[in-house]
Amino acid sequence: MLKPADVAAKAGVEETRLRILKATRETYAERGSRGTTTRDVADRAGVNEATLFRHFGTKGQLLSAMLDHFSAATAIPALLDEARTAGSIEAQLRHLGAGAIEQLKRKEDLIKVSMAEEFTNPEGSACAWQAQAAARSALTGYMQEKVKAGELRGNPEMLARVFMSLFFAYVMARKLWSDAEMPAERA
Amino acid sequence: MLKPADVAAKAGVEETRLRILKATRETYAERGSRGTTTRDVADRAGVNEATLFRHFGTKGQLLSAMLDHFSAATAIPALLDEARTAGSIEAQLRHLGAGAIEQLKRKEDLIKVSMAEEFTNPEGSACAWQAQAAARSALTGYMQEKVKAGELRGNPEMLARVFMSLFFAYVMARKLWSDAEMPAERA
DNA sequence: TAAGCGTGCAAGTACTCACTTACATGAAAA
DNA sequence: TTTTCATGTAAGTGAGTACTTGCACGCTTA
Repeated sequence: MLKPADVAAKAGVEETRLRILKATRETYAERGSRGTTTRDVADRAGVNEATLFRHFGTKGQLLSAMLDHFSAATAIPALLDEARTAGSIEAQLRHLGAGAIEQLKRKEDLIKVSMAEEFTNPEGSACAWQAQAAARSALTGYMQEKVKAGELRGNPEMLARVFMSLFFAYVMARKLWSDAEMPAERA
Repeated sequence: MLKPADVAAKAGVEETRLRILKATRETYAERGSRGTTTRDVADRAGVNEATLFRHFGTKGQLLSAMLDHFSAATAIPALLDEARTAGSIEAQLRHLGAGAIEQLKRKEDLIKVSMAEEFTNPEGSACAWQAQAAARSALTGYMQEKVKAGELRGNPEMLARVFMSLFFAYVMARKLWSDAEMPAERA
């Protein structure tokens, strides 16, 4: 009564779990953590509120689980390797930019809200930034190479920051000011 | 019993009103709109909760009044005039940057939270962005001059956006990544 | 002195929300 | 069949919160 049972059952179990996580993400993206009610999430997931608590214990744990689940590691390092083979430094940066935007878009909703939460309640949102930090350190390494090779100049750390800020601002700005620039300047 | 009475009384009245607005700003900056409780604000203002409602009616109106009160018009146009007399184009931009940071810092708390609120509940925070929009249109005008004069090149609107994004990101980043760059690059 | 007014104080109302409990159902495993 | 287990249902608890009410105090002004 141990393994085979669980395996078969787990298919359904895992599916409801995922439905709940997805519903949590959507609600959270729309309303933030304080605005997210367990009732809303449960309804949206087509699941009873009790079930939600059976799975995740508390609202806080639910949010953590959700952030954990959807903030899987970025593919920035891979993207960097890819870029390194892309020819001229300008082409490399352009490729990098396009890839970064691609990735940011996929997590746009979470990133925005996590940022918002950062200010109003710096509790659990920290984990959402680990990926970001990892990406920056990888990017700093890349910049360092380029500076050493004489292809760029300046402080590598600073270059990485400015570069990320630009694309970050780009994604943010799209919602804020309905912006529409393509990253073709400053390389 | 109309005018002289009010004038004298209003001194005290206006002062409690300001205390409440200030307390609202502080609480709002720390906790966001959903996290701000009228009880907290009242306590922080050293005022009874009932008094708060007598003054502002509802929590929503309190927040609006607060945003209104503290989002007074930016001094960007004046700053632009000042900059125009500042010599070289680089010196002008530098002056502009310093001034902009000065102003952003003064409203940093409100800007951050308003931005956060923008995503989770786009209700009243709109007014906080009017100042921002006005600043950008003034800046676009300035850029247009410079492009016509051949001192800069590119799309003026885009230049204005990028310029603002840079400083905006700078202020945001300070809190997010405890950044510390001075705007000395890219002019 | 008397009136008006801004405020404090204390209790209360109505509602929302996180979280619980006890029980029923239905499907798969033993 | 019998057991197990994930889930549904329904009701409820306790805390927090927006907002109200009624009364008393004290200050300013007439």
